[in-house]
Amino acid sequence: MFALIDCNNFYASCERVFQPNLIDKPIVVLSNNDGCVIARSDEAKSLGIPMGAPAFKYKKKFEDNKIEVFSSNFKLYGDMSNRVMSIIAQFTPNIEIYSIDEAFVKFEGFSEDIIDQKCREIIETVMKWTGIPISIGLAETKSLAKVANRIAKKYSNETRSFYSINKNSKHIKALKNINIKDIWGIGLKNEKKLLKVGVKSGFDFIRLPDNWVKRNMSIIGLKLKKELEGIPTLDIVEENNNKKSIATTRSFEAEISSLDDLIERITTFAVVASKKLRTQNSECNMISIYIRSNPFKENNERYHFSLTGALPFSTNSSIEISKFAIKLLKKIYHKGKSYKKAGIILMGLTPESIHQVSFFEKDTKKHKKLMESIDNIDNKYGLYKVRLASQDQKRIWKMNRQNLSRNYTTNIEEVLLVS
DNA sequence: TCTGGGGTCCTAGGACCC
DNA sequence: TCTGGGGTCCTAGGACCC
Repeated sequence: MFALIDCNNFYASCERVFQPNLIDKPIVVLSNNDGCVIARSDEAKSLGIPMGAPAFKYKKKFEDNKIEVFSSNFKLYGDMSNRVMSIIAQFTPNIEIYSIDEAFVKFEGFSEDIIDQKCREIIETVMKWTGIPISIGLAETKSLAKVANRIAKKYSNETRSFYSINKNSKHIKALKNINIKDIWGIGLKNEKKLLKVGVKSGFDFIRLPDNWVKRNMSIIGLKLKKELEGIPTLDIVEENNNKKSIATTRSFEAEISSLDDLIERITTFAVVASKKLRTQNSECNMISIYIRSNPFKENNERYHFSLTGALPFSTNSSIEISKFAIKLLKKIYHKGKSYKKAGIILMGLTPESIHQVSFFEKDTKKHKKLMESIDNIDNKYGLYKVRLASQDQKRIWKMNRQNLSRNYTTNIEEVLLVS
């Protein structure tokens, strides 16, 4: 059996742990830059605050309803996540951490009663040790466990936020009651495609012929169909800390149209991304960059220019990476247009330890030493004290975070005082 | 004035190879 | 008159997830 363990309203719950006076009160957590809503407590949901709501449009509603607003505090959420995951891992080693607030667990060789009991114990222990409420869905496949989790959440109360799809009748009922768009792996495009052929529920979906699904939704769609039928096609994915791509992307405070300004931003993004690369001891051999217009401006021409290029050799030097990124940028830059967001994505990541030497490679040993020194200075005196000349010397970027909570669990200066 | 950011996987088509 | 068949690798773009 597979279990999907999911923290309820995770970011909002993290804030609540340290401000228990907010229990039963509406809470929202905003994205970076206080842009839009990315987490809501149940109370905020029932006041009609949608996911992704732009904060500036809902300001009045927040005030009128006394909704507590938080800027995102990812340091806190990341630390709380680690705590929750390590508790779950004490119950079973067969765990896949799927996202910051979700984990799949596979139970093998246990009777159903034992599994049920373990799930309940996990819920209790996580609550007791961290204060985070979680829900568990249990079923024979990962996709069905996702469905079961939705049901658990929908009908949860203090003692019961657990649901098991363990009988054929429950299986059919669950699929009949779930909208096609709420199924894991069905996004906007697939929903439209499916509605066109009259598929509204999960049950309608599994009655489609396999070859139609394969043709229209690729192998991913077909695997999903099998999963929903109860035939496992997805297994627990072993933990791999090394990423396959590393991105640094940001919206600008105001639109930018000059090439020089874009060069400054892309250089800064490249420096930040290269540092992430060095932190995981990798190098990259491909770089992709993009610049795009503001999609929210009405009647605005929409454009998104991007370009990917292979580096002549693998590197994690901020200097090489930013130089190459600027080369790409110059090729996609269109004069006279304005841009609201840009990003750099490093790809083709390989371990630093097995560096493949290239015939055309320049001597990068100097860079290696230089980067080491820069990283050491950063560690000692704070981030980005030493910069490339093409970066803005005054700032990395501004982030608006008006309602940031404390780092209760990661900074000794900010722990709660109890009197 | 104001609308995150960071990932994964798959496919089609082009450019090669023998 | 008449021009095969089977591959690989790379890139751009699409779709999805949290």
